[in-house]
Amino acid sequence: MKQITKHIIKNSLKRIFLYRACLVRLKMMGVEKAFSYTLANETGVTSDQVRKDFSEFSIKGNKRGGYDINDLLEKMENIFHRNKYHNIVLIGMGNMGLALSKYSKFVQRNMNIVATFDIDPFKQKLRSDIPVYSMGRLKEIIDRFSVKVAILAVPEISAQEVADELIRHGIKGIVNFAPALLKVPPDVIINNVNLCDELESVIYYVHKLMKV
Amino acid sequence: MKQITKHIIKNSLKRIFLYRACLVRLKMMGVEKAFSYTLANETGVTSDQVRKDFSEFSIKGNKRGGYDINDLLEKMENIFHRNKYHNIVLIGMGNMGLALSKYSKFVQRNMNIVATFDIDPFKQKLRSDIPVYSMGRLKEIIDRFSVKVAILAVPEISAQEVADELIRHGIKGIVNFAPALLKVPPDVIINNVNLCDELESVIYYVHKLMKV
DNA sequence: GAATTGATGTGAAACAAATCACAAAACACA
DNA sequence: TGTGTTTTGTGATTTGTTTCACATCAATTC
Repeated sequence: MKQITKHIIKNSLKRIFLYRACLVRLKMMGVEKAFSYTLANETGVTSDQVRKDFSEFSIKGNKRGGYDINDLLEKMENIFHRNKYHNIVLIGMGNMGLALSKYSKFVQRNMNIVATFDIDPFKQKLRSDIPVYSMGRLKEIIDRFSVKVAILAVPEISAQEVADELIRHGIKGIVNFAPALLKVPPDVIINNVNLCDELESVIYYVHKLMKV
Repeated sequence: MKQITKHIIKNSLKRIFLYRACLVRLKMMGVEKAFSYTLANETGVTSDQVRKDFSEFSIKGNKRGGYDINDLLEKMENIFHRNKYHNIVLIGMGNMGLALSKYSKFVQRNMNIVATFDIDPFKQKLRSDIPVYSMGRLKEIIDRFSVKVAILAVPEISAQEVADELIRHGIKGIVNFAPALLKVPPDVIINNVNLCDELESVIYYVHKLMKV
């Protein structure tokens, strides 16, 4: 039933996001067409890989003509549901939560943090442009804004408890910043972001590279 | 020479970090021995995988006796250089940089942000317990504290420029929070953390799961 | 102290991901 | 219209990762 589901995000999906960012840049520069090797050069992969990745997501270009950037971006917006707004809740207004609540890139990509939550009543007024509610109002807000995805930035100790509550109220995906492995039903997507591990990984590879 | 090097952190390394976190928890609970399936259950993988991962990093246990937790943690500390202190610099004291500078888990793991930097002179006093310097003092600090790893939390537009400067002063590893692909020499480790992509990935998988 | 049990460690097998190689399509131009 | 060129899209191959299967060892029991 409840289990540790490490829904590892596929590398091909991450690469697709890179391609898109690159296409957006090219478009801003007035470019209209891109080839697989254009994207490959810009993102540090091979052109084969670009095409294979597109193939995986059924994205098609024009033989010889490459890819029409506008067309491609539109297809991607559909595939990644970017044409709709996505309402997000953020739980935990500590340092990290506060920073995330102010992170403007989310809004630029149609992902709106509609409300934040914290158990500390002091933080409930003070900290942000986005309303900060007590946990008691979680269900009400999730229902009102049809929220399906949450950002979890609470301390490790309460992460599981809060995740359970979120899932009980209908949340189906969580980006988890707490260094805890959440036990969740198999139909809930978890994406763990562990900042210590990210930093420590770099330290490890730096040492390794310096030794050789 | 300079190129986009996406040093993707290996999944096996990430799992090793999970095992270690799990071992630390077990130790705190007074447990002294662990088996491959203990770690497997706690981290949501198979016991085969635990053993294979250990094998990759030449970590050995005792046949039949499983793993002595103290012994195992000590071995890991050596492998991951946790017995030493690691001095880190953080560039960019915006929302995210500020939050990272206050993130106490880094210190708990012997990773010390010795100084932070920002171009904005206003931020140079105000924001943190850790000193905030102007970019001009970067080289001095890097040299004084033998810093090899940096956290980059500057806006996308200046990410490449700052990265170049860091590398010029001897930085060998960067955790990059800017949504930009950095072009660096092949002996520099880059770990990109893209918060938008992390969130968007979850949205994608949630939609996919709800459709099926 | 031999037999049994329970765990590790690692080659072999199965699976997944990336690269290669080339047929098919579209355009250019004679 | 036909020939040459360029680029896509995708089977085939290679490479990498995970799972399987079992030999090996250490502890326990008879």
